[in-house]
Amino acid sequence: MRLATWNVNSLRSRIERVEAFVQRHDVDVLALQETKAREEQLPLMGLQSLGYEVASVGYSQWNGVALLSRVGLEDVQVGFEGMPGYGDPVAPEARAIGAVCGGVRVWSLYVPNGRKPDDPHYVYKLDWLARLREASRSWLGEDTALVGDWNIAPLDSDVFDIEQFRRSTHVTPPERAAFQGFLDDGYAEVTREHAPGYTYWDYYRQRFERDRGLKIDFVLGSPGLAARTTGAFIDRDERAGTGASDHAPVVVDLAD
DNA sequence: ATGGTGGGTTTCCCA
Repeated sequence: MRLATWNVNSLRSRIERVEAFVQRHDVDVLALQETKAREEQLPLMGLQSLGYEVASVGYSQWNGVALLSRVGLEDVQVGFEGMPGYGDPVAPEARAIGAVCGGVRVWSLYVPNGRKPDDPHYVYKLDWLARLREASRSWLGEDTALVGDWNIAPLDSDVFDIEQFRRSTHVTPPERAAFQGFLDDGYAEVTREHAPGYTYWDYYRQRFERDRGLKIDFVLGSPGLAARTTGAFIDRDERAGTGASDHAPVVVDLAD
């Protein structure tokens, strides 16, 4: 089974790229983040005609998540136990959607950005991660994949210039501790060893052309899922050219 | 410290 995760930065503006991507790489399950659309806005007939079932949730113009699967899409859940997934009742947010696809429970996650370390959204980010961690402990016994845009760079080498991030989110000790917590519980990040390099590059200052990016998109697998991982890669080609998302897709192969 | 680009319900907000 081939599983991929991609922060598409608007599914409507990227639909042709998404359709080409799943065909080019023969993807079975694709987790999308920052779909930036409500379900009824999405033009997904093309994907459905390619054999994919679709589940999506989105409310605002800056988030939303989706799952595409051609190996079954069962027991769809929005949010996770203990955390509805709608963080702010004033500005509803959709940051987690999960389903059982081909026997694997896949969660497409869009971890809050946090904005600034002294911003309330930063506190919300840590709280959200703590609630996800609490819920995710009960999924360790199944083949579970927590995939998406974690908005955390676990290592200094995951940032093109760590000095520039001294006072920024994504690299603070509490965020890194939150990420490490999942590993302490028994999850394993399964892409890094196969797929070095960044997954996100800012649009401006030619960051991609100069390879000045961040590694913030990850696939965390339960022990059962991690044991099935045979390889992974980052599709940097998808970040190139006009009309690209600012994130590249991350692809993982799992043994049957 | 600032600004750069690209998405969205676009003359502002978000990443």
